[in-house]
Amino acid sequence: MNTHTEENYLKAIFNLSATKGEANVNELSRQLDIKMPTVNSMMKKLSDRGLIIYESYKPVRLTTKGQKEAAMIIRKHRLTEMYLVEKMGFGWDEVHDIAEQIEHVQSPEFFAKMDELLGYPKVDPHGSPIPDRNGKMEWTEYHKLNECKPGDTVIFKAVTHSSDDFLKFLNTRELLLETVIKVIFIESFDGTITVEYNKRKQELLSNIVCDKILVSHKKTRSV
Amino acid sequence: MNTHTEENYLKAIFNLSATKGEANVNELSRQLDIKMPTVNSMMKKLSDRGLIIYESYKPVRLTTKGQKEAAMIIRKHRLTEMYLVEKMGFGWDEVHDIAEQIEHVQSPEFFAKMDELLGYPKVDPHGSPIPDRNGKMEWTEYHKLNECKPGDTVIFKAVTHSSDDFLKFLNTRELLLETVIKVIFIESFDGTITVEYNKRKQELLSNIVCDKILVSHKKTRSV
DNA sequence: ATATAAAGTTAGAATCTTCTAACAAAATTA
DNA sequence: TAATTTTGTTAGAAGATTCTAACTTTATAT
Repeated sequence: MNTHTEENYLKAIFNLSATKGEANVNELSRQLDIKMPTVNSMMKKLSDRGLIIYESYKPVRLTTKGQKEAAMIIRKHRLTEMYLVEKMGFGWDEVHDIAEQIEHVQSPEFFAKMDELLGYPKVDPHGSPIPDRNGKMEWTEYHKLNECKPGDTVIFKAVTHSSDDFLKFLNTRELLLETVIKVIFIESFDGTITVEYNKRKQELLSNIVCDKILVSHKKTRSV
Repeated sequence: MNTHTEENYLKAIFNLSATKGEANVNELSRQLDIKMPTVNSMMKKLSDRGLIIYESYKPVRLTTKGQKEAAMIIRKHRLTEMYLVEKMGFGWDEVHDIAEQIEHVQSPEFFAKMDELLGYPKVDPHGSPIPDRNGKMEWTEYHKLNECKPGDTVIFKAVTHSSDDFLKFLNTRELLLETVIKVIFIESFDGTITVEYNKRKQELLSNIVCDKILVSHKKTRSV
């Protein structure tokens, strides 16, 4: 259906729309590491193909069709990541590049089998939701760690960026999904946050790091 | 290193060399479903890149470098097929097309992991040998079924072609790898062979089918 | 051995994806 | 608001892979 290349553009538009609210040519160019004029002409092509709405000098939006096709690629990517971690024993910081390639495999049976073997997971190893076969996905209401207040006790649920370096950083700090984190103090001038988790008291996390960490507020169990 | 496309050409040359002894432009064109002039120019490119020896009007041969790179692609293909059958529950007639796509994934770790999880297999689900990490592979001396003599008792070890249709045909006849087959009679004018296996007496197999079936002679156990 | 068929080659063009250079619009800052 | 920076666009070209049409060489058959 779509080429490898078109799929990468769709995915990038989808991800940018989800994280920044909109996708413009400049951001796409940076994310895909492709020069702006190239992105520009691809926007025209995708627009002709009915996958995006594109008017000059305006941000790009996915059509319903584009939205659905993008979601299917994301689905294949996240299912693959989950499979690599759960069934093959890779670390959460090792799977992105491999999934980036396998996501383009054309074989509904292959991904259906993964889904089945994994028991129809709802999230990938980074806590991101896996769209269902219809392209629907639910971001349970998570908050960024840098939006919490001192005294909050929260659970680490997902990351919004999954670069190798960032995930390796979290590994070294023993910050895994489901870790219970208590916010101790927030430095007002630079947003550095002091947290406590596991046996670590007084761990410092920069605002940049906390901006990429999604947490849920701990359920206060009513007795 | 090599593009997707180049890998497909290399693999086809490798396979043709193995089955027909040599690879010429016309055969490559048919196998790859790409017109002859296109194949022709790719031969020049691969020759420039030092992967094949190519002189006008002569069959193409892989250089040592080309041989090794082709073997690595075959290795990835066959490891993938084995993984799909052994670890994901696909049938041997379902895995070719998926493996054809996954074989191009660039990630030594991914295939090393498959290899490990499979226990370092020597053959794929069709009985074809899997080249090792150095590109070496051993075809244990098998014979084609249509070269056997009446009275021979042999073991079904591999197929030389693994099209969906052919494998499904074998499935319907209950012809699985390791089946013990006794050659009863060979019709001289068309080479149709009457065989006996499992509970089937008098099963007829055309010469075309028998040409694609590889067998080993049954070990006569000395008491 | 000549004629025909099969296989191989050359030339030229098309499509896809990418680029650089130059220009234009929009946003930001002074 | 005017100047500057950032963002976006147009035009033109290049590399990769593919094609068709026309021609040549090698193999096969009469």
